[in-house]
Order: sequence, then C-alpha cells, then structure tokens
Amino acid sequence: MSKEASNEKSLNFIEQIIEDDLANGKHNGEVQTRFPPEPNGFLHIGHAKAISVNFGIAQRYNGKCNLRFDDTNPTTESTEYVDNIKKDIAWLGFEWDNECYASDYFDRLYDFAVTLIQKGLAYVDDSTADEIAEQKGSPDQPGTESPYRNRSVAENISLFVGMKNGDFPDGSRVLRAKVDMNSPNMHMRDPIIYRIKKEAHHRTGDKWNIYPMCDFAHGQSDSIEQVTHSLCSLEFIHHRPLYNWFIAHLEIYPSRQIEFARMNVSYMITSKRKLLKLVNEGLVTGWNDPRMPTIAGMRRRGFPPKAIVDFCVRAGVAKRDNLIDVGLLEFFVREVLNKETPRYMAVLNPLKVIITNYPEGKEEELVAINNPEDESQGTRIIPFSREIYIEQEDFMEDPPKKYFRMGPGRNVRLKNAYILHCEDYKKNAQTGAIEEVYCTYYPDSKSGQDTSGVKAKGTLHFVSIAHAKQAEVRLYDRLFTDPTPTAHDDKDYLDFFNTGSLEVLHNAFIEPALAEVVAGDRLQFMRKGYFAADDEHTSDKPVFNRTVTLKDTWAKMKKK
RNA sequence: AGACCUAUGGUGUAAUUGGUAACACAGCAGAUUUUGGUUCUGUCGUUCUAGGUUCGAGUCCUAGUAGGUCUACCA
Repeated sequence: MSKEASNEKSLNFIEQIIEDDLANGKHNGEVQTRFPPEPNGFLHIGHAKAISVNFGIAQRYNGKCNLRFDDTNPTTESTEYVDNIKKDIAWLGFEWDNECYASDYFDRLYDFAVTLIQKGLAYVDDSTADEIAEQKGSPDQPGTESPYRNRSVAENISLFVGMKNGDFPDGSRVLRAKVDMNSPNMHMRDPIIYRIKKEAHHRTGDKWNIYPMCDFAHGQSDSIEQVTHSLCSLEFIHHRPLYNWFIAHLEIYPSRQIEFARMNVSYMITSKRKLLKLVNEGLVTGWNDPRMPTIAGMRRRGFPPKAIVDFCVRAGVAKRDNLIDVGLLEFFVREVLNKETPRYMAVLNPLKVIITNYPEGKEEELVAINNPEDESQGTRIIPFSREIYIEQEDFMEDPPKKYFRMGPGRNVRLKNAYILHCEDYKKNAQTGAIEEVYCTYYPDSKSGQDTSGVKAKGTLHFVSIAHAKQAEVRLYDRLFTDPTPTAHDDKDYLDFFNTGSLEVLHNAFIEPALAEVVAGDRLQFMRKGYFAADDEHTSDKPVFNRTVTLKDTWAKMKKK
C-alpha cells in the first residue's frame, strides 16, 4: 500500500463498509478478499485496478487475499493463462494467500446442486437454448415458465445424475434454479446453473461431463473460502440477488458482494475481444507489445509496477462511471522513474559536430553523476573527443530568441563537458539538410571546474562518435488517437488506431556505459525520456523502448 | 419500455455523516536549475435542475433531467 493511502483519513465506500463490519464484530474482525480472474486471457490495466483494490483492502485491514481462478468453462481456459496471470500479479508486487480454483470445488458444487433439487429449488430443463431465451422474455415483459419446471424431485435427480454421467448430448439439457420467472431482474428468471459440456478441463481432465455456470460457482466459491467481502465491478450488481439467493438456500457462509465502478483510462481499451483483434490483425506484435494496456505490455514498455499500483490507488474507488486521464498514469511513471533510474546520454537523431580547436586524437574521460535524485547511484565515465553527435533538433540555422540550443554564433554547454561556440555549419545544397556543424570549445569551461566566465543558456547531451555504439530505439506513443475509441456509434475503434504509435529509429547512438544494461533495465536518456531495454536487447544489438517522454515545456511553448 | 446504479472544478476522488467544499493530476504565472527534467511558490476553477425540511443542505425528502447497467448453455 502506498504511504498516502495508509495515512489518509478519508475512506472509500468499501472501506467504510468494512470498518462498520469490524466495529460490529462481524466475521470475528477478519477480512478476506479474493481476486478471481478467468484463465482465458491476459491481465490488463483494468485487472491491475481490481488487484490493487482486493489486495490493498486485505493489506490495509491485516486480512488475506486469495488468488482464485474462475475456471468453469473448459472451452476457453488453459494453464498457460494461469501461469501468465500469476507472473503478472507477482510482478505488481502482491502475494496471494491461497491459490484456489473454482474447479477444485466441482464436487461440492455438484452437491450444492443436488441440495437445491432436493429442496425443490432446481430442475432439469429439456428446452432448447432458443426456447429458454424466449421463456425469459424481456425486462418489461414477464417470463413464462418452462414446461419442465415442475418435474418431481426424483425425476430431476435421476436426470441430473444422467447429465453428470454423460448420458445426454451437449446442449440437450440444463439444470436451472427455480427462482422467479416474473422478476424484473433477468438473472432471477430461473437461471441456468449447470450445462452439459463433454470437454476436457485444464485441471480436472475428463472427469466431468457437466460444468457449473459462473453464477453458480462464484458466490459458492467465495463462501467456501470464507471471503468476507467479495469485491467486483458494477455490472455484477444485477447478479447480487442471485448470489445471495444461493447462499441463503444452501445455508452456507454469508459472503457479501460489493460492487464498484471499473476503471476506464483515456486512450486505452480493455475489451478482450478488441485487444485480440489488434493482435490478430497485426496492428501490434502481440499481447506484450509495449503499446498494449496489458500488464505484460506495460512491463515491456518500462512502466514500473509501483507506478501502476500508485495510479490505481490514486484513481480511487467509487460507483460512478469514470474516465481517468492517461496523463495521471504517466505522472506516476515519471515520478517513480525520476527517483529510480540512472541517467545516460543517447543521441536519437545524430548531427555531427566537429570541435575545430580540440586536438585530433585527444581523448578525455569526464565524470558524470548517474542520478541527481539519488547520490548512492554514483558516477560513471563519459569519453570526450573532437567529433561528437548532438541531436538534430538541438541545432537551428535561424533560431527564434527563446531557443536556448545551438545556432550560428551561439554558446551552448555540453552536459558534463565544455561550452561550445558555434562557428559554422555545412548545408546540403539540394536537400537543405544540415550535415555538419563546426564549433570551437572553451578549454577552461570544463564541467565542475569552469573558470571561463562564459555564459551558455542551454545544455545539450551528446556522444563521442569514436566511442558511441549504434542502437535501435523504438518510440512508442498511445495506441489510439481518440480518448474513448470504443465510444463512437458511427465509427469503429480501429478507425482511431494511431499509425504513429511506433516509430523505430535505427541510427541512434549510445554512450559506452550503456554496455552494462540488460533486457528489462529501466533508465533515462537525458533530455529525451525514460526508456527500457527491450526483451530483444543484447549488448551487441541494443534495443531500447521509450517508456514515456520527459515533461517538455519547450514543446509546449513551440505550439503557441 | 421495466428494474437497478450513478450525478461535486477540465479529469479523478474527498468532505470527520446536517456545520467555512478540499486533495491529486492537468492548466496558467513565476523562482531555482550544467536535463526546457527535478524541486519550490503563487494562481484559475466545483456541488445536474426545481421545489421542500432546517437556524444551517454537496449531504435528508419529493419531482424532474442526464448518463450507465441488465434481457449468453461467457465471466
């Protein structure tokens, strides 16, 4: 939990409920939550929110949080997803108490179903899917009862056992709870609780021919695990009466479901189907593409887990629809990275500078501070020589007055090195491109021992050409050009795909100290942003992903 | 159309439960700075509408309005 959260006096509505329960001695003062993913996809920023809420609440109240896989549909689920989900949660920094599976409760769930049948509260229905849908009616139209609704207990038991034993084909029969076909809540109109699926399950193999529906598994799983507060998103609010109905009629541990609004983030989407389409259509390279809002994508992008969790905590918990500015996430990413990452110099778009009065063949070793925010990160050596690269955008032939960088006749400091005076430059007559810049340096202006008295307004990063290494740099930007790409009735979300979301630079140059960096390392390229060494990065073939740019007030001024 | 949920600065969340509407981000202005970064200071701006209860309403009541959710053998 973040410091802010633990010191905060104000409580969100869930914490208020919990503190009331604690004050009343409910559940013996215990708090048990759970995070219940279905192992059929990758975790994304929305799951990160659910994780931080469930684990955060448990931490705050000295409770426990289980990881429970809601694996009741063998058609879509696999252990590969289980492994990835565990990896992502651990990476976010959370430890679950028990690792649970709804499938571990299949025997008990079956017994629960039998209990319901014996109480006259469930029946086997031979209707087709279409017929059942028709019976349910519509919200403003009461439903009609199934012709099979009043079978005897004995017949129901016999048929249900038959379903279990595989006597009937898939889809031929279902078990339905006998609730209320006239309820304005569609979920109470005799919901299906078991269906026939002669399919192998990733954990139970071919033991079962029938599988419980989520509604019949989720609440009972909570109850079995003695979950005190079952926190879920708002769309399950209509399921709560059913959740309570099962607990009441089964007379089992009274877990309580509490719903909160899921988090929406601008310029991001979290629909599993829509994300999959991006992958399938090749718009991204996979589920862990650094542009993806998946945990795996954000990890590869270089987002620190703490930033993601801080962001979720800051976004808060409430019941109204929300659209959180992705800028808030970027704020936390920068805040964490500013304190943690070592600084390096890398020139993304090189422009050659020759220091005409610096002796040919001479080399110097300059000392640079690794992180001005963290003295313990020490210093490193930066080589310096007569020919260097600076950033193309750091030179202007005819700069405006507020431009502090290099221009003809101007002074500018090289970070950790000398002050340069720009004497001349070479321009390509055809293209107009600046090809080389010629400068002189002030020998007594060396960083840390500057006695020159020369003034320079701007400071530039650079690399010594002879010592620099070529690298690939991938500049990532948001995936969509619209803050809510899925919210337009007249347009498809793919219409808003940001074709500029990835720019690959093959001709970047990095300082030699970067040789120590390994895949996954996060760092700052001074004045350019925070970057992470990609999964494909090696010291021979360096590849860096831009996590986020630095705040850029100059870019803002230019716009005006 | 029915049921349910929600409504506080640009965004998100608070308001010790009926007692001066605040915090963060974003914005704007300035200071510092060998990263146009960081840090610091200042500043802009808020209770959906209409009634009612009350000495006093963001909070309670009534009626509207707006947005969302639900009608899968998915979760």
